[in-house]
Amino acid sequence: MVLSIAAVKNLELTLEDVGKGENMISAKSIGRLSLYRRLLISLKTRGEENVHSHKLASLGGVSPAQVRRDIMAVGYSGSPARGYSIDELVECIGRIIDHPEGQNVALVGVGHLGRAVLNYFRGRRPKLRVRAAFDNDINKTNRVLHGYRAHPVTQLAEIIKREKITVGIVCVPKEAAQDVANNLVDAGCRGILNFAPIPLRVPPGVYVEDIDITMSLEKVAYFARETAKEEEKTE
Amino acid sequence: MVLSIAAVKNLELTLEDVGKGENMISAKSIGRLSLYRRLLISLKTRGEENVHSHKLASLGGVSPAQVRRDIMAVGYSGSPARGYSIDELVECIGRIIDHPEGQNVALVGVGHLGRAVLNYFRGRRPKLRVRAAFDNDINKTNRVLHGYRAHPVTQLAEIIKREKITVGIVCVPKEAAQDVANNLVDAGCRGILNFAPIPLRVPPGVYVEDIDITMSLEKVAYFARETAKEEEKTE
DNA sequence: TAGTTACTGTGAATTATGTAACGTTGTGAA
DNA sequence: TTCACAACGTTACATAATTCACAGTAACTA
Repeated sequence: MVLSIAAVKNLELTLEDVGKGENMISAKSIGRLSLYRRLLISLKTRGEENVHSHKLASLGGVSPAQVRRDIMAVGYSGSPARGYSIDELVECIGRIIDHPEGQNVALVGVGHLGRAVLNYFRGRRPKLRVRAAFDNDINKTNRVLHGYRAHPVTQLAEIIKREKITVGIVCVPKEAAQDVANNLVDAGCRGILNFAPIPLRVPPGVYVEDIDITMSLEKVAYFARETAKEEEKTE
Repeated sequence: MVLSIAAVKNLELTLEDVGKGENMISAKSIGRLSLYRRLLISLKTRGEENVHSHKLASLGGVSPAQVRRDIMAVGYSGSPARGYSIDELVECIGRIIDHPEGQNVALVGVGHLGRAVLNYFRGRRPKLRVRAAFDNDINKTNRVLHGYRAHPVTQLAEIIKREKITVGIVCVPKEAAQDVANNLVDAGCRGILNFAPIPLRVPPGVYVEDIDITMSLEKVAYFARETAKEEEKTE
């Protein structure tokens, strides 16, 4: 009897865990954790050892309660007196958002945007290694750009498979974006960061994050006006 | 009697409208409306005249219900039989997210990223005019880049005021970002699109949209792994 | 003209997300 | 040693966002 109850309980737990995907952390939390880590590293270089939730919150532009909740999600606990140990927290966040052996990344489209992105990752983020860059412009390929050699896109599938690349960055014009995405997915990519201003169609199991600059600027323009209006009213 | 009821009704409406900021549309909706408009224009060039919510939804990667809701927010109504008139819908969306006289935009930091952003806006979006570009690198200033002349940042305040610029794009390294933001706000900008990987501190009434490439890539890497895990389980 | 169909518009239900509140805990001071 | 305090961890609550579901409607058919 007791055993059977225990069995049922176990089953329930298992179902919950598997069905809902472990204790899956939301995309928003993952984004904030990435932000916290950067802030923490920056604090560390300034000689800080510990940090409180409200300090991290103010640096990150979020509420202290949210910081505590996000940190709860990674399973780390601070001390009420000293707050969080920066080293330990960075370590814990890394254990969640980094792959232990690191992940390999490919970038397609070495125009201005592609080069800017390559610059962003020079040296930083040791767990995310840009292993290949591609372009279809003969003038840009087989040259070394920003420390990375650019290959012709015809070699994309081959190199992605050989280098075990699982993440792709799409910096090509919108006309070419869907084709590139298809090739990336076929070759084995499971995540795509898309800068092209069209939504990509990908099979289930592939995660796409869109960075839509036009959309963002229109949003800014809209709220630049709207919040200005609000201000006027309250004056 | 009848008059007084009417008066009360009017008062209520006014209170509701002013107090909650018109019928303020959420940032997410504004973003999607901007997306819809682009999709609609693209459909139009392919000769389409009308479109249904499910078509727009599938192109935009959202649900049909959400499309209808967003469109409801702009106050446009389609026909059950023909769907939405593309021309009319584009017109209505524009009436919400565009300023009638257009808005002027400044871009600070003419590195690879800045040039990529300038390219994005070559010719498009007639209501968002890039009127000035700035850089602190002597080699880049007083030259014409991508059709825009780059000024030294020392002239930022003066030009922003003269050109009545209300939106700024920050494409400078993170060390300089907060300074640039301060200058933009002081000179009159009410909205900032920030590519620097740190949160900007701005006074209330200024809207900031962050585009954090590092964060986005870490998110993609995380979910590339997690969704892959999920797939394995269900196999 | 009546019936059928497929879509819209929208209130209600549901789900995500963020905030507030509060008991708990470790530290330093008296 | 005990008290007061400040910040954490967690739960309960509130708000925002999304989906559901269905009434209403315009066209098309016969």
